Amino acid sequence: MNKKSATIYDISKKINVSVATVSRALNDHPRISQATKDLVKKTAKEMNYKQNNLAKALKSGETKNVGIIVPFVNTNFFSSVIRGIEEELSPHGYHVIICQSHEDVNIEKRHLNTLLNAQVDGIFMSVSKTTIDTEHIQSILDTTNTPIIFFDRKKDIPGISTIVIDDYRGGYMATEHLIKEGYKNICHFAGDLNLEIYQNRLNGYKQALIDHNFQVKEDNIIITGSSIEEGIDAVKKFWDKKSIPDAIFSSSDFAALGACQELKKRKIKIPQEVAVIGFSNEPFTQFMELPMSSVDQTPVIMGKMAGQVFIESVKENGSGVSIEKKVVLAPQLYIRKSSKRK
Amino acid sequence: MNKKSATIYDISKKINVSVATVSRALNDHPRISQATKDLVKKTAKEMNYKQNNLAKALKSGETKNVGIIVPFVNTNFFSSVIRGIEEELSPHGYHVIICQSHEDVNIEKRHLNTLLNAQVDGIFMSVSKTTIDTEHIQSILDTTNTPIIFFDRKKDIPGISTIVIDDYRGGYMATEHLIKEGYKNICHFAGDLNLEIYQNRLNGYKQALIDHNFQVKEDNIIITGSSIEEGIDAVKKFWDKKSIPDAIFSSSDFAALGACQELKKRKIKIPQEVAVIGFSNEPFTQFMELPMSSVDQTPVIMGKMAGQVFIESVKENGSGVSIEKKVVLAPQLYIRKSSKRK
DNA sequence: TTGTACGCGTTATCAT
DNA sequence: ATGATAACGCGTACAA
Repeated sequence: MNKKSATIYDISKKINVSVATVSRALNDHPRISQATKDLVKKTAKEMNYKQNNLAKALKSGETKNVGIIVPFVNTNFFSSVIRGIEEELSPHGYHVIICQSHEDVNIEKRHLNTLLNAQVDGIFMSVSKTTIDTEHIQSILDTTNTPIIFFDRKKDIPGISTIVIDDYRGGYMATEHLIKEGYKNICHFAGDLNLEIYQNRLNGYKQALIDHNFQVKEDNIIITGSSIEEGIDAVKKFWDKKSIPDAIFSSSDFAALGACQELKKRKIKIPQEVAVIGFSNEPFTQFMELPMSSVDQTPVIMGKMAGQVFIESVKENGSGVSIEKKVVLAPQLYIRKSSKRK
Repeated sequence: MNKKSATIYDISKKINVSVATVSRALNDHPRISQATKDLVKKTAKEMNYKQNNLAKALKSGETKNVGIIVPFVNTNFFSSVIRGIEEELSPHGYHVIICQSHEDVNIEKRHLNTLLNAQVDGIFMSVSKTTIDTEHIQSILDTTNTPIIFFDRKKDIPGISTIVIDDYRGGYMATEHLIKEGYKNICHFAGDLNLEIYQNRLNGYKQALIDHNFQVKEDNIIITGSSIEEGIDAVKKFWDKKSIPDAIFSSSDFAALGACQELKKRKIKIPQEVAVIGFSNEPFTQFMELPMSSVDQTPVIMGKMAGQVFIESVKENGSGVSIEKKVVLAPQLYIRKSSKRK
């Protein structure tokens, strides 16, 4: 049995028409008689013909593949965004290639290159924490026509469409909620400030304080990563310094979880003595010993929007210049027991 | 500015050598003088030449792409397996395409076809719950050379390598653990028995009972899905029928979670009155009000093993016939408070 | 309505 | 050591 699949040549020989006719019949070209179309399609099915997308791509320049670069795929946030992108693009015939940067800008660069070599039609990405310079991205814009779309973790580069949530607003909402619950001394676990998202959450936090006539105390802001351990450490630092807050707004659910664990260990009551609210609405937050408040980033919707923006940009590419789109989604505040004192 | 990248033709014209020479120089062919190699490589760099993988793939028949089909990507288990596969294959120059079947065999079929059209070098998959017939998979084996690798949710098809955990053993371990903790009337939330994994977990449960001189009571086995709601319903059914168990071994963490919620609502104490143990070791299990015991499937390792098996099968493809590999990983029992009475 | 012939960018097989 | 050219499979402009 020959496992090489049939080509249009094989079909053309079998029924004595030219390859051109076969090709056109298969693509429902208007100027082909219904009779030959039927015959071609029937024999194509019989011979188990499968179109070779490679050859087609080589000719057309479109691979119908897109790439996605994220730090890691097995997080709730990124895998959900990927789900959204896949579901939006799959009906349009696109395949989705995923790459992991491991938060390393050099790996990110390498993936960017290999994706371009693979001729993807577009690249979706959330930059790594170590991505400071953006020349490697800028140069792609300058030397190729491959559109790049940032989601969540963006950089300000003209010509690149972005899909983000309003992190500023998320930070503002969370903080304002704590204020309205009567908390007076709200601290903030800020994330890596190299990333805009964490800058924005911090700024939202600050502005909410200001708008409600609270002082912004720099001592109340601590930089943490997104791990349980760093949340534990942050609590230790605050409580050992005796600059004790009565509420924590963490830019990360995991750090917030660590905080809850350390507070419990110290017999500090949540939410009576200290409120905790996180960010991302990780699945575990609702199942915790004390369900934790959090800000949802609607990641699946973010992915779908990213997909839509890409599809639009591909369509309007008759005009030559593609228009830069900026989509900002609304964050959703989920209030649970960890921050309700009233 | 011309955004079309240079080809080997452009290079050959510029330095007056043939394309063949350029190609060979670029590929470090032994019979090309060092001088020309240097010249070619230098001008290639100058002209910002990028190899067109499409053309190469068309010629060689290898795309260096693999496909993965899973029900959904945004679950901890599947995204972790994907992570493992990506990390294993990326160093070998492969790109990973992800597809979601949404538990629908028809969508699964469609993806299988589009992946083949895209000429992927291999397909990793976990079959959907609605995959009963396997002709569509068998026919790929018969008509193509594209290797298929099952992980976790497999079907018995000769010639297909599989990577699974020992679900039987997982079920056995969980049940035996409950017995040793002194529970006497252990019920089981079985999953969709169309899938082998759930069959095996059930069988492991049964055998553990038998080996410890317990009766296997069919009334103690209930089929549930993998959702919180179905776990709640299952508890309702058991407790309303007055056939009250003192332990639950659930084949799903989410159903187990639902059970915990419903038991709490009914003021039934875990683990004193009823023990609960789940399956999958979802992240949330350790952060629950009462940390829940569970069986870990080591998904990242599963993905890495799947990647390795693929790489091996590609390498040994000089022999023509590829050998079917069956990898069985050991499940890991995580004992937490929800099942410790002693 | 259908056929001929070329090009997409590479690699490989002959030659030389 | 290098060059000319065929092939990979497809779509399409140009002919007929």
